[in-house]
Amino acid sequence: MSRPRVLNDDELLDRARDIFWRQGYAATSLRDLTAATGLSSAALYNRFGDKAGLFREVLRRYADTGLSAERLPRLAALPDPRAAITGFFEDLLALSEAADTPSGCLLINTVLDGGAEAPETRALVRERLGEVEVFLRAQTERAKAKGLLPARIDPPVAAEGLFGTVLALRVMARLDPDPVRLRRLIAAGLSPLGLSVPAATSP
Amino acid sequence: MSRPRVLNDDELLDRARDIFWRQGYAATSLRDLTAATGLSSAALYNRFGDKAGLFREVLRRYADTGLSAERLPRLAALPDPRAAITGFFEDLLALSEAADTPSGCLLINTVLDGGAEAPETRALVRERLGEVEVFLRAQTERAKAKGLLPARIDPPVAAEGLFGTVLALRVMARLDPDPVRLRRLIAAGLSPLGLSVPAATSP
DNA sequence: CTTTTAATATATCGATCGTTCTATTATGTA
DNA sequence: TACATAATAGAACGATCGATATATTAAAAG
Repeated sequence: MSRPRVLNDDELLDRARDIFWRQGYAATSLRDLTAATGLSSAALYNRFGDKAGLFREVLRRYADTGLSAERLPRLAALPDPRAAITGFFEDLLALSEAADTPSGCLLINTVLDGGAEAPETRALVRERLGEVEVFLRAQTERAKAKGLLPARIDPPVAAEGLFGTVLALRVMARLDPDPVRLRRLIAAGLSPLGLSVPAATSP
Repeated sequence: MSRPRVLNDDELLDRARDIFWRQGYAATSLRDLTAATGLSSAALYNRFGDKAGLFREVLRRYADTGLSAERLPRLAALPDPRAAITGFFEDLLALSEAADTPSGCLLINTVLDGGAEAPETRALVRERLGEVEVFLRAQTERAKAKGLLPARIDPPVAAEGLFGTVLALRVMARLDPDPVRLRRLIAAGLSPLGLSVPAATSP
């Protein structure tokens, strides 16, 4: 019916995502985005309204593909809640060590990014990080109910600690992305629950 | 000898600090800074060279007054290393609940701020956060050597966990600065070491 | 073909960016 | 009282910002 798009939304958003991820919202200019996507600013505005709208779609797709949409339900369906928790942190570790993507987490960067304070943006970030919290809380309570955790463990506190470990990991991935430190952070977060993540498979 | 300054460096940097802290480096304009300080941009440039130079001085003073310069040596001098650790987190909690200052931590915001990636800036942030790491590591090892920690505790992992708790606290202070959650985060971070922070004193 | 439709590029908008030029001001000193 | 010094303000710089008006392009539908 009409002229075809030279770049589909998914690929476009992935390219824009890397720029926002590396530079932050305010430091990313429309020219950076046109250079990364190969599209003109007019084309971007026609499809996403404005810079904030493009960023919102980037965040939405980032959250969908990065964690929540597929990974969390799959892990939550595991019969052993301990495996759900350790599997989540294994996945996070793999993400942190992936070389084809900027370090850290776009959602958490955005929490601390005073340049991206549009209410819709903030709400979206909180909602998506909230899904992670709910997951960790549910698995912790499930494990406790099954008697799979040490008696001294209080699920609300333990779940908060696990979520805190997620936050710490994502900051550390930018501060000092040494795999040894990231694994040590996970060890510190999981060992109070009697859990651990397998050692690195290969150098 | 010459015309006196209408605003000393400390007061000037404190005012600029609040703007950078709230908005991030890239989203803060020179006009924001002239409005906050009451000085002209020419005066700011005469004193700090450029925007990055001003930001560097803001960070330096933030680190000096916020944590390292006075607090860490004082805590490290306590006879009981457990008191040094719990005292540090009590101070952090008080900072997080202070109403006269933006939420979160300017240093950690800057770690994740792609708009403030000047090498000097990054080096300064890492150095100052490194001082916190060194403090936590030293107190953990001192406590372990004195037999004040549970036998299962491995100091390098435990110290990494404590530093991770600091990172998590500072993110949470922006994500959801509920005192209950901040205290729960501290409880999760300290309880594996058999430590805790006193309950809230007054509503 | 022609028409319709939407995605695109070109060119440019006024606003704002960080920065600097020039001149003025207020002090201590001679 | 004049001089030297440095901090300041006012005005403006070119560059870049996010955003847009206009025109062109490529396909499907008739």
